[in-house]
Amino acid sequence: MMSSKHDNLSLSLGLSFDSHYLQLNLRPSWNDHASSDRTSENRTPPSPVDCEEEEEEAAVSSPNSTVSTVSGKRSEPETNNGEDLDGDEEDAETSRKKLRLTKDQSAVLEDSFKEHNTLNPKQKLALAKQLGLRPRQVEVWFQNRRARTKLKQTEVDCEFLKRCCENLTEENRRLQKEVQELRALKLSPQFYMHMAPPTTLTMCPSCERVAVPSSTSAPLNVTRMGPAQAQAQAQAQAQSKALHSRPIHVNPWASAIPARPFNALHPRS
DNA sequence: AAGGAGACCGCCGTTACGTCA
DNA sequence: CTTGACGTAACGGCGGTCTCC
Repeated sequence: MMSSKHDNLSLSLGLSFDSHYLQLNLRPSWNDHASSDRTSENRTPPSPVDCEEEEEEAAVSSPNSTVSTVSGKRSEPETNNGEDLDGDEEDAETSRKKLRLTKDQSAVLEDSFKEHNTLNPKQKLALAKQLGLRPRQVEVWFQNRRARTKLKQTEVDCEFLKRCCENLTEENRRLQKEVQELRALKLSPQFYMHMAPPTTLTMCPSCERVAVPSSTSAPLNVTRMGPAQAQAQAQAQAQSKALHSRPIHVNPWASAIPARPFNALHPRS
């Protein structure tokens, strides 16, 4: 089926991070493309095509018809729209003459593209007839338009990935710092002596940080420890609480990166 | 049912042309 | 007037899909 190809187009590089990504589609910014109305003011609209009839008939007969030449790819001399070439007959014979679409033609094509970025043969023919172009020209325009969209999307994706990379780098820096803090905490004798055994550590379900069970161990320990020890414990708890209350950075890669066991105390072991 | 042939279509990379600074 | 940059229409090639035989 062809629909799979269409999907690939619109979601090229679509890594499905989250909903934000999907909002980066380009449609709005595309219409103000500079060249679209750059030079077309003085252009005369092209005349209807002389040789159009054959192609239309062949194509209309059946999309699957073996006689169809609608895709008439290549090697048809571009002799239509010759009126705006102002009498370059000899050139028109040999070289391919490139048509510049008028402002109106571009607008209609653009509108049509907004509705669907591919055309079935019927739509193609209708559009061609409406614009006074050959179906092949409409087809080529849509191909090029899809290519431009994809290119633009790739640029946006690139920018997005760049920002992701920057965010991850920053996150990594932050986590490294956190590791250092935890290491320092671990090496502190008071903290080490009164730290709960690892088996009692609980994982915060929301942020997946290791939580110090304050409600259970703190009251007991406070009664047994001296003032200095209690102060160290309180400090440790405050630090842990500070870590917990730290704003969580939403990581757009979270869904894309497979969860791996992470030992904060031995990140490089 | 399997598979080869032909038609069709979309994408990619490129070329050639039109326009502007 | 010339020239280089840029945008884009048009092309050739290729691969995928579908239909027919």
